[in-house]
Amino acid sequence: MALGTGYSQQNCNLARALEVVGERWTMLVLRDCFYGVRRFSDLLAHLDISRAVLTDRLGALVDAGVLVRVADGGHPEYELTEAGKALWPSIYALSQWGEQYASPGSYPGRVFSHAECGTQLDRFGRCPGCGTIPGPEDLVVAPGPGEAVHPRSDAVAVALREPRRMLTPLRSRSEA
Amino acid sequence: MALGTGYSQQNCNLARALEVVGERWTMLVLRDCFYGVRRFSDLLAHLDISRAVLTDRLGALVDAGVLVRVADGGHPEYELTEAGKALWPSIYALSQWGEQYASPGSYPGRVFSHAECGTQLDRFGRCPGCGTIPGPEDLVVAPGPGEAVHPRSDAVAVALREPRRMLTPLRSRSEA
DNA sequence: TATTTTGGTCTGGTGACAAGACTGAGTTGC
DNA sequence: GCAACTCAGTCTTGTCACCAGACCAAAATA
Repeated sequence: MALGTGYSQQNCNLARALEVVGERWTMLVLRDCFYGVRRFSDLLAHLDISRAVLTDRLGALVDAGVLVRVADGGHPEYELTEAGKALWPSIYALSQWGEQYASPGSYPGRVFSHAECGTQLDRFGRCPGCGTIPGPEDLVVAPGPGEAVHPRSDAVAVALREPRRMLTPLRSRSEA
Repeated sequence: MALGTGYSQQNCNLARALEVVGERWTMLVLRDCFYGVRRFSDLLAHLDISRAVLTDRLGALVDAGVLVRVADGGHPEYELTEAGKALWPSIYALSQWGEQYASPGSYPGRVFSHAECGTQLDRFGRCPGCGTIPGPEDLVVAPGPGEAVHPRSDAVAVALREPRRMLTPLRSRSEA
């Protein structure tokens, strides 16, 4: 997507956003980052993505300033930057659309709640309790009624079987 | 994107949404539909997209129930369905992110206002006046302060040089 | 120190995309 | 009513991205 012949000549914010996050897999990588995934191998196992493509996407996201690669000595970790966290509304909106218009049973696979008050978000990402639109750091993801038909066994899928505060690392550097 | 080897096995709403709208150009086609573009040739001229790809995208969107192809006798037109209109929050969110984090001058290229009260939307799509989140049919698009540096001369670009109620056809069937 | 895990790179085959020629139906001018 | 033109595609060819899987070096573990 990111090539010169792309839609960059379009003087359009949407086109520029898509240059960064519009490629295949990119959004799913970012979604996992919001869930707390930070390691190459965890993304690889959870997404069933090719190594080369994952390498490429992570590199592009780092170049774009959406992720930072942290590697002081040990294995590198990828963390969302402010710009990355600002993508949450886009991911949430797409996810909600997918649930409403592109899902078979249309039972939510995951639900998001405002951590402070425990209220479940509406489809616009608003907390009906507070009336605010909480950022991803204030949310809890939990499995919904339409949970996985074919449960996966990778580390990420397992961790997501119970409610989790978003953006908390799946494994912390210390225990890794 | 829509192939069997895609990410459909992911029991994930985001993945399913991306199966429909995640391909290159798809989002930009839809954005133009929100602006009132309905004709193949207008999309072609405004997006600088290959004919074959545009044909493919429109077909896929029709198959997915996001657009309908209306062609009683005359040239066909493509209109957003309810499912299509429901994609507006996703497009708006991406567009806002692009403006804030992926744009050079970061002056908004276009601004969106609530038609009823004329108030400009915030970055979450809320009307600060009413406190509501208006649907696309209640919005007006207007050129913003960071307008095109290299103005385009195709019909769509010209029409968008002045404020327009969203979803109103660029050219009506009668005058076409 | 030996073994395994992790985070990549490299290669070959396949599918998607860009650019442009071509075509047949719909529309317009006369 | 006919010719010219527009419109909405299809088809072809070359290039590029993606996938699967082999391979490899550094880090972690036993």
